Amino acid sequence: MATTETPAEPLSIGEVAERTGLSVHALRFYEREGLLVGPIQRTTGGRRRYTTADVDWLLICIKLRESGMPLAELKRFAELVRHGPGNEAERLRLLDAHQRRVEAQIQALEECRSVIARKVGIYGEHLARGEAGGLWDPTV
Amino acid sequence: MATTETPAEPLSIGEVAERTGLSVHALRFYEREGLLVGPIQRTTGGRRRYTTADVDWLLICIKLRESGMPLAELKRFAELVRHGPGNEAERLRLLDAHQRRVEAQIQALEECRSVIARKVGIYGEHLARGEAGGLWDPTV
DNA sequence: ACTTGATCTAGACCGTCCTCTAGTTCGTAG
DNA sequence: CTACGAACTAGAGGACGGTCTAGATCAAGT
Repeated sequence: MATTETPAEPLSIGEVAERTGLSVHALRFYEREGLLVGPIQRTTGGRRRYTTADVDWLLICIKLRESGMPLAELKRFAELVRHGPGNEAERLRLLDAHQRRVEAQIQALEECRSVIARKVGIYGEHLARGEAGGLWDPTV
Repeated sequence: MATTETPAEPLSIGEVAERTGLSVHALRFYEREGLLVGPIQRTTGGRRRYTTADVDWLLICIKLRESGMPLAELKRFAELVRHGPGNEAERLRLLDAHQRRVEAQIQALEECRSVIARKVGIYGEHLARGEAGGLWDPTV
């Protein structure tokens, strides 16, 4: 299930940044904001050591963020997971609500796409016919 | 082609806000930022009078914004349209690039949706089986 | 030992996109 | 004439989601 094939070697923040696409800044920021489930382990020197489970959680976070879940809600979700079993119903509600939002978003985007595609088509035609068209309705 | 059936009665800012869903603040802001094509007409008293063409342009703006076009780019597009014919190729490039971004966005969202749907499914099953599952992998 | 580069913390800062405020004016109904 | 809501301007303010800085420390190579 692990997304990375690494066995159990803990990863440095830089490695995690590379694997996830998040900046090291963002990784620290997420941690400070309480967006992670467990506390990240540290070396004796104080450096973070991420497990693959940590990375997997981050990858989920990224998907949720990418699809527009606000940090506050992500934080809420992390809290629920952190507090262990017993609140699955609430987690489900949260995810389900988000899923609905994502679906609405996709619909909205598809509508936008078709509007844009229409305009692109019109401009394309206009150009293909040579630019002799003169002033034509800009709001088409 | 007009999106509103009103013949030629100009509209007040409040009416336009109602029709478009933008706030009056946002309407003034858009104007200040140069996001509109023509200057909005004014009454002798200085109040804005929107034509249906203005509203149509706003509706386009809304679609572009909704699909993530930044204001700066929208402004650029408005400038091109404002400066009349002769730059259709550039308008087309701009719209086309945006369309590609929208498509990429839709793809990304669909991926997110499937990830989320999987989790929703797992939580749903878990709950259906009764909450006796105990601690299970939170990163599933 | 020295250098180099990655990491650490706390907090300041930033871009984007509006929203809201303050104080004023317009214009329509009574 | 008065009053009231809607609109006006310029500019401050705010939410969001990070990014960046400063100055210090850690760890690995030579």
